[in-house]
Amino acid sequence: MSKRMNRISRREQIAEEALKIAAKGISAITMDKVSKACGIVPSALYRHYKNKDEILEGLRDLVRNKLLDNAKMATTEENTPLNVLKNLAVRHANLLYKHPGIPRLLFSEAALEKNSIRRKTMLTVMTEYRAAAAKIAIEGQERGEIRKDILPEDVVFMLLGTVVPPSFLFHISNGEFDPRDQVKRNLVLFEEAVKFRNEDS
Amino acid sequence: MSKRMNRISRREQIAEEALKIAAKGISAITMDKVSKACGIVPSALYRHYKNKDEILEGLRDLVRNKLLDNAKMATTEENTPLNVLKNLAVRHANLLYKHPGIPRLLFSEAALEKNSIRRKTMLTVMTEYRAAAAKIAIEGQERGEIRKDILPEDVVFMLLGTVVPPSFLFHISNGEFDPRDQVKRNLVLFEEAVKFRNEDS
DNA sequence: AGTTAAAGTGAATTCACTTTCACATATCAG
DNA sequence: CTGATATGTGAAAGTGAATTCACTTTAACT
Repeated sequence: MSKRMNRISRREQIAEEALKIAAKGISAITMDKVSKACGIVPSALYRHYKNKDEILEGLRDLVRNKLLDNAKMATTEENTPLNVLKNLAVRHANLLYKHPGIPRLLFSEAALEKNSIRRKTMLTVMTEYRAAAAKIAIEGQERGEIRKDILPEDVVFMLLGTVVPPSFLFHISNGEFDPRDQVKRNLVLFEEAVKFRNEDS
Repeated sequence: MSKRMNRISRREQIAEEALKIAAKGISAITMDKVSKACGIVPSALYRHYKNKDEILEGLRDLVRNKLLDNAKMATTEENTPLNVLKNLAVRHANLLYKHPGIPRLLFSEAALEKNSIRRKTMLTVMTEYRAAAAKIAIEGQERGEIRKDILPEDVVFMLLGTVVPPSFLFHISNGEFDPRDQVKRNLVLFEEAVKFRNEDS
């Protein structure tokens, strides 16, 4: 173990370890636990972040990047808008499955309440995400793949509706309920509901 | 102010105040704040609950009762299964809107992680809730009101899908986004998706 | 009026964290 | 090699919150 970690920067490592710990609740993220996970001593964290608040900000940035990376992967991987949307949902579910800390962070008081700056940033992330998905929905409508008599935002909400409740159950069941199958089944209904049919205007 | 509160018991009052405070995050629930909200001193809380953990249990019971009351109201208020389900969703959204502390509690580490007993109770509440809704869905299928080619559980997940994402956005927007209209619009799509049509088997 | 139990008070204690600081060591540049 | 900079260490101080306890007040009942 070299003291200069360069595979990924220690700064990044700290955020990653914090995300892992977040699976057990945001309040489980203590300087002690994070430092131990990184193999250093608590006070050493202050060489990389000004204070705990900034670590939580790093965590939030990490999550945002994971969400955005996900969206990019989905768009490059599929060719039709409807498939992109479905792929996005599946990826989203997998992400939440892999990182149970994410919903904890989203709902966490610690990350949201203290100052409104951070709360707004979080909201911005979600808003951007929804806007990006809406854009894909619009494209689907233009291509005649998706019904034109629904608002694109409603399509997005319905898409989220396929992912969020199973993921939610996954969380409160503490991993016993596997959300991924349910999401796939929900997506069948989603596709059926938003796909363009001749009867529609 | 009489010292013997008898409108509702002090015990109940404590849980209610805790629920209000939970809107600002579960970790905002401190003995100090709860006691002040009740007009008493922190140590006085120990006359009614053994410790803070038990207050959180009281909070959980309060939420469970509110959820179950809700379900009962929905069933008595409507006559057809599909309408019961839609009513349930609307009520659910209103409940989450009125008590922002509820989702906080559901996702909270404090209430979930410490001992598995409480976590399991929470899960039980949700499971019962889903089972009750599934029963209604089955009845709808038997009456020919709801498609028979979908699993009742999938109908329930879709119903939850109409409620949860808008409520989620309501939370992270800290009240700026009003979820109730969106839920109603989602329910239109929900009805369309699960309603029995002649084409179905 | 007096006894009793329930409910409330304020101070003291404890505990788990966060944060600071003086000192040590590793890595890199010239 | 040498100094400079980044990183790590351990102890100590500071902080907020839960909990305990001895004491007081209130309400209820006889």
